[in-house]
Amino acid sequence: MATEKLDTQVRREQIVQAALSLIGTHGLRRLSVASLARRIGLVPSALYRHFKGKDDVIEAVLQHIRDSLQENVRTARAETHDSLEQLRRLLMRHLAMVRDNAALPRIVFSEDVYAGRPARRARMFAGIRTYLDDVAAIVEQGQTDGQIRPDVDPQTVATLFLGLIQPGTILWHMSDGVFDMTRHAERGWRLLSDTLRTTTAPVPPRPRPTKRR
Amino acid sequence: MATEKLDTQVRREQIVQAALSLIGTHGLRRLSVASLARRIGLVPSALYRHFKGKDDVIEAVLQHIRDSLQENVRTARAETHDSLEQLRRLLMRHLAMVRDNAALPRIVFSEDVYAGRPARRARMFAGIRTYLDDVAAIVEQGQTDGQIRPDVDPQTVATLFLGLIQPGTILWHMSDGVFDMTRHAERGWRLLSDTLRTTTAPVPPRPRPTKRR
DNA sequence: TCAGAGTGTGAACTCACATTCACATCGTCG
DNA sequence: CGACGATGTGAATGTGAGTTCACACTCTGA
Repeated sequence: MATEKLDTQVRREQIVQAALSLIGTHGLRRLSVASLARRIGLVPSALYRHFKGKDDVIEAVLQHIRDSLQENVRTARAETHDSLEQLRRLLMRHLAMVRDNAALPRIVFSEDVYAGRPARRARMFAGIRTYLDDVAAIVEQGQTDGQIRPDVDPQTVATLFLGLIQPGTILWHMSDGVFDMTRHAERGWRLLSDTLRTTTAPVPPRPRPTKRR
Repeated sequence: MATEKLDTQVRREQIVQAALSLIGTHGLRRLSVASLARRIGLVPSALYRHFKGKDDVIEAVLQHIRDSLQENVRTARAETHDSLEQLRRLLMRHLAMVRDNAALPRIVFSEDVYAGRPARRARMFAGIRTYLDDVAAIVEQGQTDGQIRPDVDPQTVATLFLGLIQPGTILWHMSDGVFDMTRHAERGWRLLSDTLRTTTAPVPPRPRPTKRR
């Protein structure tokens, strides 16, 4: 079988993508070296030309995820200077990312990935901390600008921000896509942003969320 | 090895508890029939006297979790008639449950548990929906009583309620217990309950959260 | 007392997988 | 052209784990 020979860099990317896709559809447990290799038209042993082993693949996947998170923050911050708008866009980006790749939360919160690998867990935790710190920084900026109430703890808001996303994505997963996580996030965001916004200051007459089901 | 013979009902409970404990410490992947049996002083094959197989054990564990969730709601609702107080107590109960048994979120959100078992996933999803519906019912009650703003969607609040819990527990896990999920939940709850409370009506002068880190 | 049901044991079986290794192919550089 | 490094192949190996089965022990009820 004369499979085309490709550069290791290309193969590594292919493999990471394949891993994400496979985990998204079948879960981590059924991610095998064989299925991975088959997906990109190789034989299992060929995979070892590009990765030390299955573990190494997972490591690369985790790195890819951390990079994506950072990338999202960068993009959202670049798009606008309005703090609340930055948060809203980050929220939507995050949702889109999860929607496009169902594997992400499954991997990050899998526990199997970290079992017996404290360093790996610590690295991922650090990645999430960084993400939360970035969100908190946006909140602080908003407080400096007078757009966000000064009496809320930015770190708390950052974790709540994650709370807008997580339950939604999980329900989305568990319902096989029936639960509308975007709608939930939008409603939650309206509530949260109304709470955060300074009632006195520079913002236009705030639109109150109306109840609709 | 003359191991004491115990009734199957007793053994089943022992096994479910052992599974929860083992998953809590080592993750799902390393939950083996062997480790399970060893934990309760049996030989692997003995387990098959009480369960059809490993899968059957997991099924029982999931049922146990669903029962616990319902139990929490019942207790919280019985303790007080104040809606917001019911929610706060439910929140604290939920946190305590997770703290006492780190396995719970790992199982519920594991994905491996559900891979290739849509019925099982659907059952768990239904359990969570019920929980959310219960929370929403408390919110509606609060709206009827005039304690909670009428313009918020109870279902949205219910999902946000979950959002108070989940990111915290995950950070708690990933940080090896360093992250203080209770403190986060308390702060988040202050923010959320302030938002929900009717500003006009029957509630005493509301305490505003102060910023401290 | 005896039979049978319930529970526990140890060995064997099977299977899925990750991993290794000797060999093949191909491109490139001296 | 010839050697070498990089990539791909197929077979073989080893291991962990779930499950099955024949047998042993114990208690209970007829």
